[in-house]
Amino acid sequence: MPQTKKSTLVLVAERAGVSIASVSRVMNGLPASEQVVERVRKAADELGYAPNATARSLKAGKTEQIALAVADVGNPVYVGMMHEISRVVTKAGYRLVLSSTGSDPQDQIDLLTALNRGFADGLILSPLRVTEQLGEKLAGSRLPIVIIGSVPPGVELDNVRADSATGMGLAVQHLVEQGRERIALVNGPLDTVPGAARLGGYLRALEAHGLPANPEAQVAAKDFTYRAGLKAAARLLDQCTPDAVVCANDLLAIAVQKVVTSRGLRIPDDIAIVGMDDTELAELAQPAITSVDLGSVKRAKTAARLLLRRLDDPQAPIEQVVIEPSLTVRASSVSGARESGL
Amino acid sequence: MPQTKKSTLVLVAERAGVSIASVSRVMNGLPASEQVVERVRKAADELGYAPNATARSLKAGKTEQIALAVADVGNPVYVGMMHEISRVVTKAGYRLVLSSTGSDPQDQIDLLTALNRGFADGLILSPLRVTEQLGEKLAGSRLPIVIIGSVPPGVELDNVRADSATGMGLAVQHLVEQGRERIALVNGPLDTVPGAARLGGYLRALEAHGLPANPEAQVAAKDFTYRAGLKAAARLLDQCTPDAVVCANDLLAIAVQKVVTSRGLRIPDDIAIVGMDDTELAELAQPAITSVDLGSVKRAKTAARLLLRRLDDPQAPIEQVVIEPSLTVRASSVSGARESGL
DNA sequence: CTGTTAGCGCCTTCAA
DNA sequence: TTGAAGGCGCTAACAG
Repeated sequence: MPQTKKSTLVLVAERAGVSIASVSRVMNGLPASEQVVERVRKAADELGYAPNATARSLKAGKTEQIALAVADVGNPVYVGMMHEISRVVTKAGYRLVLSSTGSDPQDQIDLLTALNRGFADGLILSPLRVTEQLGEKLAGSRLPIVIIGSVPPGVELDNVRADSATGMGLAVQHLVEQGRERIALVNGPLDTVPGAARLGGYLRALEAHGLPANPEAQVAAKDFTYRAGLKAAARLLDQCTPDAVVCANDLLAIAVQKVVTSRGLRIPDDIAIVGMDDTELAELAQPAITSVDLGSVKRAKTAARLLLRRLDDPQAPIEQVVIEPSLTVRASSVSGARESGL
Repeated sequence: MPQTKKSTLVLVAERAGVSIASVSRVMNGLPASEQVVERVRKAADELGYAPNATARSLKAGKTEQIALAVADVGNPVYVGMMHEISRVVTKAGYRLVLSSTGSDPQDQIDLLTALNRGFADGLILSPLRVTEQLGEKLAGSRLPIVIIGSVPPGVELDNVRADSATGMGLAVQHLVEQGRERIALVNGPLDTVPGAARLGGYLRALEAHGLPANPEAQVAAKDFTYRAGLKAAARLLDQCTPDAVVCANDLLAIAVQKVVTSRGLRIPDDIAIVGMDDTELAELAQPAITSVDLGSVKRAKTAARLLLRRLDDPQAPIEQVVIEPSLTVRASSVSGARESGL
């Protein structure tokens, strides 16, 4: 077994009786004579030598690390995105540093200052709320940043976002086609970017289909979690009697489903439900939930690629990508679908 | 707005008209005269100076990073653990590096070699399968490692593990108390540590309660995922007629629930279901699923603390912690519970 | 092909 | 209090 103490170029060089430069060359596969290669290999092996990553980073001016910060861990959609980003950047030889930011915007500011210390070569950021101060900090960053979601006005950064307003449109249209007329909305907080977008899309879609927008049919959960969804759903059902509910994400949809069922109403016969994000949760649910696929995995992959590209070529033109939504229909919104195997 | 170019100690020193040592001192809050502090502050501000993390690491001999590697991302239980670990290590001033390892043991070997390059100060590892080669590598690591799960025989490392055999016992006992007699098992792969432990616990528990161990009532899914669970559940119900099913985790439990329901059987009346891990999924399910809490969050927190402690004091005695399981009873296993609000 | 050397950016004795 | 200088471990340019 290799030595368990730490070892450096110098130690290996001494043991092999060559210069440190030779060791470096051998370790990096640069040309060297048979003899030297042999002896260095042996010495390195015996010492269990592994080149120090930090020293290399300092020399090279890059860390081979990419930072990822999402506001809402715990939401399954982010887990999937994280997974995908991890896959892509790892394949490109980068490590992924998870920077936990809560919903507090200050966390993100701190993160950006830390980033400027160069602990990573770039950042993928998915902010829930966008403040002016955040915008400034983003603009002033020296390192490449890719935003998942909307960029603050005036900030020129690569970004990928979902078109959740159009997604809402798909959901509403589908429900209208199913003959629903009193379509309610269970949204997340309105002061978040996604929350605002979903509300806008919902109102626009109702209007497009000539349906009235009943304020009592619109509730906003305190956040995008299951628990908050339970309360919001209860409130909704207390104040109106919809025949369909669209939800800002799948967690909220499951919460609505639970409350609806517990009140003795049937899904989809009495109330149809549509979620958003099309996570595994929608499929697991009983009955399975129709959901708007906002292309989370695709967004994640695109974001990772945009960042890799910019790291490769800092001068590349800014790209702003919008991923189109699509609808995955399941049993929760189609009468008779359960029997037909959906 | 601060300059957007990169800046170093030297640049700040020049601009402030002092030596780099003085700048360093001011940045680190060491004693300096009013004047110097003032001028350095100003210069640093104007340049948007932030001390380079890599250089600091090289000098200090530590990265302030902790690596985390779990085999089975996508399983909600790991998401929760990751979240908790992130919380604890962040509070202690460390960044979390996510090292994706698939189920391939070679990935973990590679990870350990990378770790010896010192990209992080320590590692938290949760392996699904434990090979001999992994054991050797673990033993030969120069950096502190905490294992979540069982350590290979002969390897002396800090570790935290769940007692899933006892957990199985709780599940079986609960079902027996509910009057169930034909208790089936939907397990994960038997060549994984958790899979083997769960099977052992199951068999032991049956015996303890004087129940026969019917081989046809035991199936092993190909992995611990929902999809694999669907197949396993179908197989199980094809070959026997249990009145209860214990599952190796909540994903499998939900799969079983789905298949059971789709075959027109009622939960819990015809078949009771118990899951494991007690994730949010168990609560979301319809009906909610009774689940064995294996203390995942507690394990995560403990693992993080053990690693922090060892980083703080490398000489500390090895600690091996076992977290006791407990049972969270929900509607899926108690007849009449749905009406009483469980 | 090989060795010597100059940094990468920072912290930290050691003198002044 | 302040500055000069060495070195953390490595790579790359330059001699030999």
